[in-house]
Amino acid sequence: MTMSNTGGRRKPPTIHDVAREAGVSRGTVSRVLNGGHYVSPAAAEAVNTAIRKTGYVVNRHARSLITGRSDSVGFLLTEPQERFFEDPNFNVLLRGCTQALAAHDIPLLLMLAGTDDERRRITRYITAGHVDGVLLVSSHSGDPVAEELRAAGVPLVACGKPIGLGSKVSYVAADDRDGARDMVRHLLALGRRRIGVVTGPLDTPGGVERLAGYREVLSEAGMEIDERLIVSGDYSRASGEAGAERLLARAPDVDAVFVASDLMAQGVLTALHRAGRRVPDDVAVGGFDDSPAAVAASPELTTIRQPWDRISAEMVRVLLAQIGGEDPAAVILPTELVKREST
Amino acid sequence: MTMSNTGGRRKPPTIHDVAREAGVSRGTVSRVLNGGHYVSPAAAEAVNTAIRKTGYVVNRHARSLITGRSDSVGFLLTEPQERFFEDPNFNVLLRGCTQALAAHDIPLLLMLAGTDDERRRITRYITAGHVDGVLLVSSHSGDPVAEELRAAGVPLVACGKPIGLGSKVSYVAADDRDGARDMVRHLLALGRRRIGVVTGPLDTPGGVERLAGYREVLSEAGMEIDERLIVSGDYSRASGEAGAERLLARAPDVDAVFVASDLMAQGVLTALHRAGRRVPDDVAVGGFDDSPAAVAASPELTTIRQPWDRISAEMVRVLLAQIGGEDPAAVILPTELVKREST
DNA sequence: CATGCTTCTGTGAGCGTTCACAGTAGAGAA
DNA sequence: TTCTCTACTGTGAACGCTCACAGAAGCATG
Repeated sequence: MTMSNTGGRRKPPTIHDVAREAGVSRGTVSRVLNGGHYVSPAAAEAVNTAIRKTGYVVNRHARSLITGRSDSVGFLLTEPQERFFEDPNFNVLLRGCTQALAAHDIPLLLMLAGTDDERRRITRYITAGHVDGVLLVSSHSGDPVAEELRAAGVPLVACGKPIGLGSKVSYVAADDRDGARDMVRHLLALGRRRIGVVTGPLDTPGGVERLAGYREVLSEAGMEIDERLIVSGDYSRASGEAGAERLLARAPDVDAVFVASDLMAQGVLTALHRAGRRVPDDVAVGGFDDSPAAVAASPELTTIRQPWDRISAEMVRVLLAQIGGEDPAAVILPTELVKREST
Repeated sequence: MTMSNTGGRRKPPTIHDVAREAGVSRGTVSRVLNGGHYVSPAAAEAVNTAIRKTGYVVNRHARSLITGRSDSVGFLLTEPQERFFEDPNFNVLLRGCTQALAAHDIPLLLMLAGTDDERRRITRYITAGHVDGVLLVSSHSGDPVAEELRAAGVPLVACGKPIGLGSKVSYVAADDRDGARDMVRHLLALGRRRIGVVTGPLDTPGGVERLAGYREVLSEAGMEIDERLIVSGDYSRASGEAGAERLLARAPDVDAVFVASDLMAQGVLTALHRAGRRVPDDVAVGGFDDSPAAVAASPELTTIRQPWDRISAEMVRVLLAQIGGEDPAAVILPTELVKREST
């Protein structure tokens, strides 16, 4: 009966088959496929029914060969991969980008640049024009891949403000500084006056900005900044724990801690618990990221949510615009304070 | 100075440029590119230096146009996406597949079939031959996308035993039954005799197999199976909690619980704690998956680790073999018992 | 009636590669 | 020498599409 369903794949219909079926020329079919300008309604109709009837799908390879576009974009992760792949926000980002691109019928190629070998291969792949643009996840300062892509003129949109790439590269980021400001203001509003901070790594824009927000709000409140209340971490849980211990040793009267990531905040909670401080009664704790760690913690963490769904949508929007010839752009999106038990 | 670095992308060199540079014909360059058979060492050498000198990278579109292959594969997720995207094992799988493919210079296209619209688009994209094969993640029984792809003769490898797809589709899975057997044997070895089980959904192979392993071991030990000790869940944390409560009500003398997922096991721990049972003193608890939930739990969960890194590698291996013309194959990989505090 | 303009349509060329085929050169055998 | 065989090389055609161009048809304007 249905021989078509058994065994190998059949040769798909070409634009030629559609043209014959519709009684028009290749050119007309092509025009219908690409926007339908300069096509009579009758011809367009005939072509569309022929497309449905034959089950025609454009051969992207043939199209790309002549247009020079690939109609696909790469999602490049040059971050040490373990860290980001375990971050649920990364999942949201990846999923969001894939879906936003799918709406434009653009496939997403996942590229992981872990080893130097992979880095080389991917760079060559991209610069050879096999993708039209790249969505970049990399907080690596002075990332050689990113630099090379930028130099080659590949449309590029980074997630988060990239370091050392000049102003020529687009990026989409959450407003770290403003998020930090919100949190510190929140702690002040609760009546806390000895507010400590466990920063992120200060060689990343995120780390710097979040600390800057902390300083700004305290200054604006007319408070003098006590450098003993500032300790730095590296976003890891362990560094949060160590940071809190240093903080307690240096300033035992601390009554609130703004922690630059939820994971570190978990460590801070552990250290505070061990030191016999009650949260939030003795010390209020604010995190950053609104990761699952925030709700898994006890008490559940008050934190700053980054709009990851909007970030992915904006990254795709900016990238497509740039592929379309527009200039690089920076987009900063607002964060949101999520109040829970820890403050 | 370096005009090449400013502005747009330059036109990349073609096989023609390489041929001219090397003083040979297109055909010879092509032969070097594809295995180098029937090429004199001198010519091969000349071509290779010309490739390096010109920075030539093959134009995959042109190649695909004539070979009919795309030299790319799709990673298709038809699962309700939230669930899998939050599963860290999914990350390991996705990363593993990407890297295994990268070793063969094959890009991975991420495809998420959430809505019906996406489903249609993706099906058409794949059956049109835009990917050579598909890595499928779907526990959805009777998945229409998978069925359509199978019918169209698209090489397909599923992660986990697929339901209702006949025997014609390859899959790679962990040995659920054997994993369950290991865990129950472990509980028996600890001297437990009233071993309950919270199963996974029994319309999935995983759920069925894990329960089967439980039954087998108890039967082999000459014990009679008490159906009151068997309650079913749906892998969610909440269902674990509810399951444990039912178990305690029906068989208060239970001294161990084998739970078919770590997430459910967390729920079980919560319920046991609330009921005043100590773990593992009063009741030993064994999970399944070795997800981060296992170490996040207190006490840390004894669990069954699925070899996700090997699963991804095998999926890619089987898919490439199938693309190469081999018959579909099923691969079952062994699991590993990870002992922690809960038993 | 010619002229121009707009809207529409068909045609040939070409994108960069692989593949089949025809050919060349050199070695060894008759 | 001549033939055959092997190892290698070059060439034209094709893959399926888009693009530029030429031309046709319709309509208003001079």
